[in-house]
Amino acid sequence: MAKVEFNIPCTLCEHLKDSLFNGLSPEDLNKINLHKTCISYKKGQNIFYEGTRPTGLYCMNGGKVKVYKNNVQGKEYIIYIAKPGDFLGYRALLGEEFYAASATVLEDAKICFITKDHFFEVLQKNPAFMKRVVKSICHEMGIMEEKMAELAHKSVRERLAASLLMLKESYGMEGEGSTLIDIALSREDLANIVGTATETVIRLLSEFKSEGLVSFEGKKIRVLEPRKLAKQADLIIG
Amino acid sequence: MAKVEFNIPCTLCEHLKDSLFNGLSPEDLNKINLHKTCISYKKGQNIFYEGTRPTGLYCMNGGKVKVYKNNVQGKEYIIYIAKPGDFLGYRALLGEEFYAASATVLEDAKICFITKDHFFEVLQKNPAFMKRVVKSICHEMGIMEEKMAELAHKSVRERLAASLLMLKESYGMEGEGSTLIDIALSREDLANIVGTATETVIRLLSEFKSEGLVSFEGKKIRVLEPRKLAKQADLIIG
DNA sequence: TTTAAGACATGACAAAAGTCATCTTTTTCG
DNA sequence: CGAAAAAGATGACTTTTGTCATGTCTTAAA
Repeated sequence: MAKVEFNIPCTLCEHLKDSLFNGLSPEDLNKINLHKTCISYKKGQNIFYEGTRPTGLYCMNGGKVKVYKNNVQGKEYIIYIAKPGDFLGYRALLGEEFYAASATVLEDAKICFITKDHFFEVLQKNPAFMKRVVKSICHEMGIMEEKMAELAHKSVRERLAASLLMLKESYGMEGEGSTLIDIALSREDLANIVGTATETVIRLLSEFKSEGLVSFEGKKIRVLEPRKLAKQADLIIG
Repeated sequence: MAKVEFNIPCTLCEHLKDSLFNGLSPEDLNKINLHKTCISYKKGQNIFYEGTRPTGLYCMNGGKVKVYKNNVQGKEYIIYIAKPGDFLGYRALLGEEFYAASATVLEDAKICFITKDHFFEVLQKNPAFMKRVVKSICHEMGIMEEKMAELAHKSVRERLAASLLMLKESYGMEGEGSTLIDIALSREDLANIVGTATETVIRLLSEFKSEGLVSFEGKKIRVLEPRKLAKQADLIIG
């Protein structure tokens, strides 16, 4: 489980186009490049823990990472699954607080790290970059508001359907109408995304399967009937 | 239900100290002051609706406003209760999106409005102000992450206890150890904060009352035993 | 390849919470 | 003031969901 370093110049990063760094001047990009450390992580490795102090920003270059909170009883809720191009840990960094969540690798990942000082330097010199960051954060907040309202008043069945559709949208495999959810999620992880017990997810998933809404391909789930699933999620009335 | 205008210079506003505007130069404060419109709202009046486009920033000068989302079935979830000094609608404004929630007056309110352009002008000229806004937004996000995790895995009883403690902290009456929750909340509103049915809140509240954890004073609730309530909320182990 | 650990699956049961109906109390407004 | 509406309260019942036990299947490591 040793961390392995790698190095790809930011200007050549294939995920730059999906990142908030996109639009930065070559000079700023080079400044970040010069001060970044890039590390390969294996599945199961931890990136940061809730309650610790952030020292910089993580930028995903490959793989998948879950960001989650554990409650007193040890129950986990997955807030977000980070994919290449995503920033990680920027909320605590910009809020100047301790991490409110932990991050662990779901699929072998490559992650770059920029220290707080260098990131803030670039941030403060680029009002346009700052504006993009703020806009992105506010967009995230809107998604969180939506999720809270769902958790408050929707059934587990509805939430599972909604989660599957969200996963399809955000992590759908290229091509094939991107119907395959390209994350090897365990039933337990899926339960911790939906906010329910593992057994409940298992039961509902097999219901969805026998109703022809989804199919299982190895460890992955394919959404066969997005519209019917949307009805199950009560997103559309039909 | 007519809207009544009032006017108080920002520099003399008694809530400036609680506001993100605190720390702004007198010139910038005056710029905002010159371009603001201040209106009195009655209980039940709407400030903005989900799905509409924000045109500026609201700043609370008096009263209480609930910010909430309605789902397809008409069920409401209250995201936040704004009090004097708070900004309202800044998330959609900075995210350049439509409002994701609605806002309605809970207790007769006085609210000032600054157009988007004037707010952005002040924001962009003041990196320190921008930094405070970003910090505040990130802090809010941390609270939302906490609430999502609670909604996902805590019982209604635990969430009600946690909500009462939160309300005591945020809206506690001055003096008296600030044990009185100074909002005239209906049982229905409280249910929509906790994310449950009105009847369930009524039942649990009378349980808390008979257990001596809370008492009712008119339309308001007094927290008698915060530590015992914290145990009910599973915040402390005992 | 074998074995152990972890993931997945299913049944039985209990507990939590929602819904509906009804009634009382309080508030609002003509 | 007095009627109507809204809010609060309570009981009965149903549904949903969580928990525990147990068994099978898959995967990874020795």
